[in-house]
Amino acid sequence: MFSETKVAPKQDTREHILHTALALFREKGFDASTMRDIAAASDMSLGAAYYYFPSKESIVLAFYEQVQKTHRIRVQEVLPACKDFRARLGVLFQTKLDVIKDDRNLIGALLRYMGEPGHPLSVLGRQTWNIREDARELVVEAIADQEIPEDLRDLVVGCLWGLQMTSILYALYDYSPDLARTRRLTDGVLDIFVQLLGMASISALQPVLKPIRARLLSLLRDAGLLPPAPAYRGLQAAPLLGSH
Amino acid sequence: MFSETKVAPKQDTREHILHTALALFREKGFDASTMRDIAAASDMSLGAAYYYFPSKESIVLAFYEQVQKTHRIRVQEVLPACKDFRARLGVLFQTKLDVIKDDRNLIGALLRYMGEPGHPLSVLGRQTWNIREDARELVVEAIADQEIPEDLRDLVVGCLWGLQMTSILYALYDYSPDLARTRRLTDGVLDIFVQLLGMASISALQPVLKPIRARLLSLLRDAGLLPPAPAYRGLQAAPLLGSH
DNA sequence: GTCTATACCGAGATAGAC
DNA sequence: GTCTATCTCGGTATAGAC
Repeated sequence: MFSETKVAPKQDTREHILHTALALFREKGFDASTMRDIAAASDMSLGAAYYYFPSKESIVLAFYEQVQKTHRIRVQEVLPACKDFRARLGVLFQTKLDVIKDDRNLIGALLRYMGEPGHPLSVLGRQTWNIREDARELVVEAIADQEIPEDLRDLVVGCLWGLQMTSILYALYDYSPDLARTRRLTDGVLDIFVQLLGMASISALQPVLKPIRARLLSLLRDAGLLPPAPAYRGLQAAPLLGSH
Repeated sequence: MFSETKVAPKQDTREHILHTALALFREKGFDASTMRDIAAASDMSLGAAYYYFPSKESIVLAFYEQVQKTHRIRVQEVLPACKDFRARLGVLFQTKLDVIKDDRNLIGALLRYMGEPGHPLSVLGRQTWNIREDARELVVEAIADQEIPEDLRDLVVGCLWGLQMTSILYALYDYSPDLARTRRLTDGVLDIFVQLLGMASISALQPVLKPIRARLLSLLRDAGLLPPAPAYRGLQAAPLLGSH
């Protein structure tokens, strides 16, 4: 670590501020750390900090991007050696918990604008679409090898994405050491999920299940919660959770 | 309405401020309405407003309580005349949307502290347990008459509660007139939910389904997401989403 | 383009007088 | 219970150094 070096290369200044700010947030909490604190700890003036980050929340957005990037890297390190479907899902979910476990107060701050669609920092808004999409894509990669009825794929991906969000939310309220409680819940839910997915593929049940799946699929697609059907891709407009 | 009466009885001062504040929030939005605005519109000083509400967010909490109370009253007006299970669920969900539809920016503000377990205004925290519990109880009442396998009841209640939260969250991002899009999605999801619930009760499937239900149930109970099993009620400690 | 220094504003929140 | 005065802090603005 050479964060304190006085000749920090200029293009790394942003990284430097981000790094310092995250350390500060971890140490004192998000609200307790002021922009002046952050600037001071970065050995810079307030104006300089604002030169790189237009607001305190935008630092959290940078953190969000970093979390997603880290998650992707870690998952891609481990997944290739892991062939079992259930195990791959486990990697996906548990690694995410590893990545966020020491910065849960920041995740909390990140959720602050979730209820405000127009806000640039809404985790469900247009401006964060890339990050969500990357997370979704990671799910796609994790289940790519698995045999899944084609009409179930998008549904499974969406479902897993939702479960992962829920797992993170649960983790925020979990004070057990190393998130043991969240990990237990996550493992159990994944076990059941895999089992149900297996049942959904039993051919004797198809006559009953297929129409239900079709209805659910078109319902969620119309709602903008799943990508449009392949035939329509690129045509359909205005998903609810906006793509760029 | 006599909000503007100059001799407002003192015990109603709080109500008066609340009423004025909600009108302001609706008119100008939550962030754009300052405590100074609220105080002025209530014909009081800033300090007086803070005497009744320790923070701006606490006004939103009062709003939250009011929403729940209103929802309960409206639902209880309509439910007795409504016998069909699916229709009862429809009333429960659609009425909620009616109640919140004009105050979605306030619901958004309410979600601000959802990611901060310790915060008194967290919608999932200890301090708001009463409101959540009332909402849960309303679900219990709505499905009380329906024949449901006993070991499925808590699961169904929890599931519906979660669906309702999701429906509200979806509504925040829905700009279609009168929340048409949210209502369509909600109706579709409820249709499928009822159908699946019917399937889960088919006796031929019980040998397979029963153990899965049992596992899911104990998993969610251990996680504190469902109330403890009847035998243990009053014993078990520390649910994740704290009861008072 | 990168950064310092500094003054200033708005708004949430508090203290203490009455 | 109510008011006025005041504090803090996020954010903006500006002027200028290099």
